[in-house]
Amino acid sequence: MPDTRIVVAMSGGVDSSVAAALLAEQGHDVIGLSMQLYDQRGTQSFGSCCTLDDLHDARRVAAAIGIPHYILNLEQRFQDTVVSNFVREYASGRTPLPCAHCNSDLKFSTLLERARGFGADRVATGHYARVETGPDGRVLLKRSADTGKDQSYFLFSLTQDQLASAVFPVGALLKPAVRREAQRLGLAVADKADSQEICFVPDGDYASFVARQEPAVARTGTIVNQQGDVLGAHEGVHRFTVGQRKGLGVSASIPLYVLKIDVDAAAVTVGPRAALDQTALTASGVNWIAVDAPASWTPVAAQIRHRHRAAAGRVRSLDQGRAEFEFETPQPAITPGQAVVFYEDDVVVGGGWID
RNA sequence: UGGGGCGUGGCCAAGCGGUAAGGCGCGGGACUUUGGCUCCCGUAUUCGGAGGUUCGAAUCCUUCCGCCCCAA
Repeated sequence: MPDTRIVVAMSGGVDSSVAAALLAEQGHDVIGLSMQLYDQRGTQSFGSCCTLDDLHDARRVAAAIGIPHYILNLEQRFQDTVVSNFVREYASGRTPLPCAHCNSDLKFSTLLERARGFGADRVATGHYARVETGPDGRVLLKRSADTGKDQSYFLFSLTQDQLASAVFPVGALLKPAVRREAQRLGLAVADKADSQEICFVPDGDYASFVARQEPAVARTGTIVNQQGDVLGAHEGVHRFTVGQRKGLGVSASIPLYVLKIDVDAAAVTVGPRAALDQTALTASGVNWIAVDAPASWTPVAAQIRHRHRAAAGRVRSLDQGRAEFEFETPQPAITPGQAVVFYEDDVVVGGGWID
């Protein structure tokens, strides 16, 4: 794909900067695009992506490597897709995974549309993942070479069309090598800290953010044990997620974990750690990448959260884009709203949203 | 105002003459492109109050206050 026109989503961080620089160095016709995702007024830099400072960093890098750079105002789109989903999920007693929605709903859909407007049909990002064309012509999504930084989990919902246009220049590199490349290329962001936490919640107080967006969630309720005894009170189900230990506000002789969230009753059930273990799950909105939806039980490993080590089990598809999965060994805190991604070795078989 | 038991940090709770375990909660940090988990550090100069015994008391004695149980 030499001389291909490629749009690079530049966040202002090291990874996407190196991605852009490497593609430019390889002789591609590279165009840098950065997304302005939320109102910048009153927002200070907090070391996450997409702040005003990050946009400036992206612009500086683009200038340094000699590529054009444009900033797209995607505030409304971001609000309508990622943020609204984030709030809705918490209000439903589920735990959102905004990064996955951002990838499929923004970077590889909206951004791809805009890219085509620039005459480019490929979109590159700084994700740690790899794409590869399989023997049957399918585009496969694979884990990155750096297993510790792998982000394929966040990319499970990309369609074949989106994967076909995706380019992940740093996916074959280890993080230290990416930093070295940044040094070699003289990029000003070489030593910039990795981004972390939810990018649109500057102070990390996502509960307050949700409450501002959807005041109705701040409805008080009870914290109960498995027998239904009331142990305490809480100020909204959006403050909890399955598996959570800290912040329950109740004391006991043993650590207590959130087992279940009942929105209608505004009740949060807590119990001992062992009660978190579950063997089966179902998922919705399943996207099959490496195979057609398997009607019969198929052995795969499943990852149920970022940095969870995929565990062995079997999966089969159900109707209406759903699937069910059974682990060989019970796993702790299978959380509604998080993604379950199926792997066969380092190849993403498919994935969906945990019910 | 007859008998018995108990009062240790926000909560639970060890200790029973030698100078305040631990857990929960809470605070901070590490880890991490979600939340959570996990890990590390911190968190009572003081043991219901006041006296006393002792080189030395949360631990023994006296007394006061508070709570609980049994009994009428």
